[in-house]
Amino acid sequence: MSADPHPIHPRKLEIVHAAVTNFLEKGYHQTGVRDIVGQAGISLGNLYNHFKGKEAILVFIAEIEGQELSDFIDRLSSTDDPRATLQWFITDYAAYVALPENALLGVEILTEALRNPAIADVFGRNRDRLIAALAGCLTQGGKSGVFASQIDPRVVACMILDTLEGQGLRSLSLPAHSNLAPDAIGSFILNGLKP
Amino acid sequence: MSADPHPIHPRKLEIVHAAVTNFLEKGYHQTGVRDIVGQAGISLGNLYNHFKGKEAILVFIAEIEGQELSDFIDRLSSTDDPRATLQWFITDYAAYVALPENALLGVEILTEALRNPAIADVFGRNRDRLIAALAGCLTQGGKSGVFASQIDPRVVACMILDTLEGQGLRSLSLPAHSNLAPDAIGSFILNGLKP
Amino acid sequence: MSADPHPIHPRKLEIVHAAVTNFLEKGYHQTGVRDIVGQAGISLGNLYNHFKGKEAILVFIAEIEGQELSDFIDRLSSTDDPRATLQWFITDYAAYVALPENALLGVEILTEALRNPAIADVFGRNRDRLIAALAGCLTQGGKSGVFASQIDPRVVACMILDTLEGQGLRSLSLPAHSNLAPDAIGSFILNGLKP
Amino acid sequence: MSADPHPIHPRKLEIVHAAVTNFLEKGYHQTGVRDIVGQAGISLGNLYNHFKGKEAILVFIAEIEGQELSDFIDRLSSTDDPRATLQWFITDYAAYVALPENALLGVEILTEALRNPAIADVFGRNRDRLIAALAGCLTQGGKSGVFASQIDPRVVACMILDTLEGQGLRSLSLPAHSNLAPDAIGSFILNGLKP
DNA sequence: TATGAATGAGAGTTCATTCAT
DNA sequence: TATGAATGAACTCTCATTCAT
Repeated sequence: MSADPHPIHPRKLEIVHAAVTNFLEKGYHQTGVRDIVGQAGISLGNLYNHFKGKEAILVFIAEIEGQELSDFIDRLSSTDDPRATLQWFITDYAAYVALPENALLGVEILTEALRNPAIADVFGRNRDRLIAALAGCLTQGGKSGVFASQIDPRVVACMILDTLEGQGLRSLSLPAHSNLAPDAIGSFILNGLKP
Repeated sequence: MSADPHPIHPRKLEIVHAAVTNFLEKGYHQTGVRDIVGQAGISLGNLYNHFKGKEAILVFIAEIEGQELSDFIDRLSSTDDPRATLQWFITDYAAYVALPENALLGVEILTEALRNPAIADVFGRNRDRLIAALAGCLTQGGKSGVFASQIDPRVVACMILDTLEGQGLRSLSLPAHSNLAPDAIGSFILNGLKP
Repeated sequence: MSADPHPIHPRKLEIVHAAVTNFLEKGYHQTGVRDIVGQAGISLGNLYNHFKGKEAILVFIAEIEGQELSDFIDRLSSTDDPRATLQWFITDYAAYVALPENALLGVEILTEALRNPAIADVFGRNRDRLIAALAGCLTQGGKSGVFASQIDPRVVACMILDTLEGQGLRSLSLPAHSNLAPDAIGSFILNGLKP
Repeated sequence: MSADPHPIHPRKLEIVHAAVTNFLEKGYHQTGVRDIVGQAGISLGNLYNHFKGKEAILVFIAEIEGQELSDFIDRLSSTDDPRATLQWFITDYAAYVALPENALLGVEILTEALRNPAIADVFGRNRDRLIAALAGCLTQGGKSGVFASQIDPRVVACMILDTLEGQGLRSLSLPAHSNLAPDAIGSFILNGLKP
């Protein structure tokens, strides 16, 4: 563990924070760089001392999101009780993606990734890591007979993530319904995985 | 069945078609009205004879999407075999939302609905109708003992839609995985619904 | 002679006039599009209805300059008295390139042509036409024994143009000297061409 | 000959070299100070420890160009064979101004001099010195009967310089033609100067 | 001497919309 | 219905320069 040779300038984080606030409120394309620097309390030109451009800010945010996933990935990867780990993951990841800020930012990044290769790169890498970790947990559970093992674990992992993330997305437009049954999803999925 | 008192001007459909093409390729905000009229082969000003503005085109498209849902809704509503109907719905609706054009347009409309009340209105109405129809099918199946009935049917309906639509969305970035197991989703969901 | 199928919008000429005025006063790169539209009395956006961009205006101006050369080229091409024609050309072309507006615009276009292919294209074409016409006149004079004919006429044509245009350029910085001897150049060149 | 009391900081020359490289490639106005410091390998702020600003660099370059002219001026001024000296000057100065780096830098300085008094100052002084020296040589040749003497020597000097420099300029856009007849210019001019 | 963050005016261009024809 | 010129605010980004360290 050596000292970071490239410490992040505090101003850079202020810019990111201001950008996130604006992206959440107005969306990426509806946010102007002037909105960001105005909120960050810096001059327009100074933004370009810290980021190559507006797009680079979103890439940076996507990378930060990727780091937040690492907590989930780490725990999925090192388990000796796949069923309990999956239950925990469903509960906590559902809560994570249902946080409006995460859901909103996520969909901004996802839609931008659809046409912007720079964003797609980061976004795709993050997703692949999470899918692989979750599939690993399912495989482990399949081998030990806890889960049904006839289906490709990666496909199941995708479905689980789709369900959780889809629910997070939906919570943006129908906030009332989402918290009705926070654990319904878990029991539903675990039921579907019964051997 | 009477004749439509407000026949749609063919030019209007040409505009919509041009708009859809552009929205799919570049996204709603990245598409300019000049792109649309250019592709439609009409003049800039003439667009405003058919639509109040750019937003109105997206609203119109969202309404068309809603009509396409009616086929699904109708069949979900009038069934005497909930299990077979659900199986059909999962297969066909999964295929529908996995068509790139539907998935892409859907996410464009969804993200716009997040901040644009006019779009949110149409989008929310469409979704509510589908959820209600699917929940009705589940309720019917619950009463006749085909499905587990302990969970709120609306919540289950949401989860099913989330899973299917989430998979459609994912197919945009990972097209390879999506068609690996088209029926895996169905068996997974039906398994989860076992009483 | 058919009617022009693409009549030039009067506004386009107003823009060009405003642009020329500004380019003369401040130079091409020192002139902003806002300067141009301000002087032309039109809105900023409207400029882009008539020109693709700032560069296109300079290309258009270069093309107009090319048309003005046609008068010289025509007369050089159709002569039966090469000596008198050359004398006329020297006098009149020297006067033409010594007009500050022509000299200034010319150097703006020339320097821009050095690095801008779009400008270089038009500029190079114009120059080639003039060189060819002048060389043709010299060739004709060489055949009839009026001029020395041992040197490549194109090289001589270049030298003559260099001298005249160089003098025009110089008149910009040293206006006092240029009109001292307007005919000195002519006699100098004709002397040099003696067989 | 005493030691220079103000030795030039080596960093200053590095900056000038980087600036020249950029001015040649992109032109003065198209070159940013960031381009210069980047190429020079120094920091942005440090440039201002050596030069008052961007303009001061161009002034400095113009002054260096002036020093290079001194070789020509010295030899023109101290001759006892005006014809041979003129012949040498035409050959060598033509070669000097035809070097792309000299021609390009020269036109950059000239065009900037048209509107920038600080540059015009240095540029005009240099030119005046060269004109005076060349005119002196012509006067001397006129008195001794080697050259025609009826024309103002300064005007002839200007014409000669125009021709040579104009040819240098032209060589930038038509490099093929220029080296066809390197001595044609000399014989042409000397022919024109015959008494 | 050296650094690079900070400034804010200004760059060229695009935007959705209006309106006279 | 159809046209495209006209509008001006908004867009992202670059500019030469200053200044605290």
